[in-house]
Amino acid sequence: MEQQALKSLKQPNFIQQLNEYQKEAVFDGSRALLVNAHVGSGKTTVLIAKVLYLRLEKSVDFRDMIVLTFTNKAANEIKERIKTHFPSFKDDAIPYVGTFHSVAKTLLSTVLSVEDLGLTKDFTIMDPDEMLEIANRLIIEKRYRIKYQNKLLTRLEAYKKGKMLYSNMKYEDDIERLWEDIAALKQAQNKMDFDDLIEKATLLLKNGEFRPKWIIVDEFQDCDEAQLEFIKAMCGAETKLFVVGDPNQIIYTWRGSDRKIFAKFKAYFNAKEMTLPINYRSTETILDAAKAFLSDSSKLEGIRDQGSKIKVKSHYNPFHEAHYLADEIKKLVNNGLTYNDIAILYRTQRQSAVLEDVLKREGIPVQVSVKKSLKDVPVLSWFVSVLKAAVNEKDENNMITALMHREFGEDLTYSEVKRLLKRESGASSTLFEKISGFRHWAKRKTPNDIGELYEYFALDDHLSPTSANYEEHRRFIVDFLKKAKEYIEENKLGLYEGLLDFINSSTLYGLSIFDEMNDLEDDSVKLMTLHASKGLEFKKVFIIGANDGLLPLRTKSHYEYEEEKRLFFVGMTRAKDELEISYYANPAEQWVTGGPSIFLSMIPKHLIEREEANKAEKVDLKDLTRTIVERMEKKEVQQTVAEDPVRVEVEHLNRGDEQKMNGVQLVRHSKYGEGVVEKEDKDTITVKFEGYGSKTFSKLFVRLEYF
DNA sequence: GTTGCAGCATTTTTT
DNA sequence: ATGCTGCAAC
Repeated sequence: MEQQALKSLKQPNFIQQLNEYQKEAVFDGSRALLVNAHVGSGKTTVLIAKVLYLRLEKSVDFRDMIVLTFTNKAANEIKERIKTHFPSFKDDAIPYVGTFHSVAKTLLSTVLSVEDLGLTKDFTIMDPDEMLEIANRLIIEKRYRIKYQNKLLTRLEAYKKGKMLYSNMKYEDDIERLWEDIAALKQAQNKMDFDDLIEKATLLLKNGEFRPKWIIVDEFQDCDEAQLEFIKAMCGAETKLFVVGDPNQIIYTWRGSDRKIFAKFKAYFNAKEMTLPINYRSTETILDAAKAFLSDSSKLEGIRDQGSKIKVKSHYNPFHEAHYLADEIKKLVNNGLTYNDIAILYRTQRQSAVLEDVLKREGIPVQVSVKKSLKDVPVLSWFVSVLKAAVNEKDENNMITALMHREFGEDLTYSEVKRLLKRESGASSTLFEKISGFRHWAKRKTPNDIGELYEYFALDDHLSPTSANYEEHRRFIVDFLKKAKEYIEENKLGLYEGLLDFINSSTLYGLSIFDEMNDLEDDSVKLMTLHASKGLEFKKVFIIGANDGLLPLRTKSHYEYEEEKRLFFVGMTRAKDELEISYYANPAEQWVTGGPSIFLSMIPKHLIEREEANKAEKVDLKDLTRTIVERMEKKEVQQTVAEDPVRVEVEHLNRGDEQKMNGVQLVRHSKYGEGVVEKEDKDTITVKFEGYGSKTFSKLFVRLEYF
């Protein structure tokens, strides 16, 4: 007993704070361990503890440890935690901690012989946008006939995976030839796409020498076949594996993650399986409700108090809901929560627009998580093309893009650039010369000279100092170069190698680099899709739009429906203290059913508290409208009139003001025809139609022609 | 070339 | 419901 106490005293901090299950996982030395980490059971904590334990207690060198994640965010979190224990570390000390793709990239550009594949170590990475650009150029050049061209990228991806999209097509198109051309072009231009990184690394690893002592994988449930092969290829006889994941949170099968990955892993490596059962995050009520969505919930245990009941609410439509949420958030913040404690989760991206608009106008700071990349800033998109072409002499595609660019490039035609590339006499371009000569120039420079790039490319000529956005554009480029410099220093590289590596990383990290360049609101309500919420937690969570056809989305198969359930499970379990779920009585989309989703009926009744507004379900539309209008009018007192979105909308609609002065306003409705306005207020308009009687519409959604 | 019809989706997205 | 697309018929 005493000895044990003594022993635990000697344990470092990161071990002491673990529970018994977690410790067992960390201390386990099996050849392969599969940790079945239930939701909120401290998965990342255990993974980081394992890494630190191996390094500090078992003296495993970081060069012998591969730590794989799926997102940059997770990778950075782990890197940061390691660095707090080793403050002198730069990124080059932990080269194999990263996403599957970035680790594969690192291996390919260092220890693996890409030369065997006919590429060189300074290959560049091609993102899907570039692939699409190349595909479109090929289609024009080779006069390919491609059906469903606006689904081209999806089709190419499907084709690559051997699954033919639209396989019911009567006549085949040129998709196969197009794909072969793209592959040839990648080879010729010394490029790899995201999938190539994993596949080619796998191929070379199999025959190579590189065998780490440990492979550690986070979020293993998101693993696809190719990534499992990558892991297998790295394994030597001495290699040990530690993977953590939760099969209840598989929400990416549509993107290729494999439902059977746990079983495959167990079978192949003869792995030992362990469970982390204790959820620290959510109240008992929330957990009990969430359990209704699991096929096997027997091992999931909570340790928290009962907590408050789950609120279920009905709203007339998303607009009214947004106003309700604004009120509710204000109340929550008055009662001591911060904006950061609150998240609103939804099924589809498009649901964010109304919320963002209304909440912002109500003065609530929000952060909408939408995928933004460098491509969304035209000047950076162009500049990245310039740099890509500059660091990769074979990169004709980005050379074309850079030179042809209307605003920032030289506005050349395709054939003009082609002539330049063939070095035909008569063709000349300053930017072409600068890009072509970059390698030579950069070899003589150091990372400190990175600012000189601006002068080297004569960027002022391209950004035109007289243009209105000159300052903004310049700022973007200067910031981008600053980021590049930081990256190069962090990785202790020379200017050319560093820039190449930075460009490749920014292709893989696009988003996070962009995020860092934008000042994000510190304290804000988070708006995101259910998918994006995975791994996060909030004190109060609103899940909105729980209507059949939206949540769950209309599914085609049993598997898809099961995934919708898991997605809902993920959403519910983001909540620590309070969960509120709402649905629409009048959803805008035709294929969405009004009224509560089947998911709401799956939650045990005693865990639910239905709000008053729910009564409106059975009340007729006019009554419902009236209650909403009353509520809105009450609120109007607090609002600044000029900023009221409804007011703006009304002003926009009231083009027939003059007639209204005379007391009669005629309108035309697409379905009911001509009618007379009987009553009109802030939100609604009542019109009497010939043959249909009076109809009341929400002004936001009805289209009326005034005359 | 134009037109009409049948069949289909309508969504999630890291790297 | 609506819009897109391929495809056949004209």
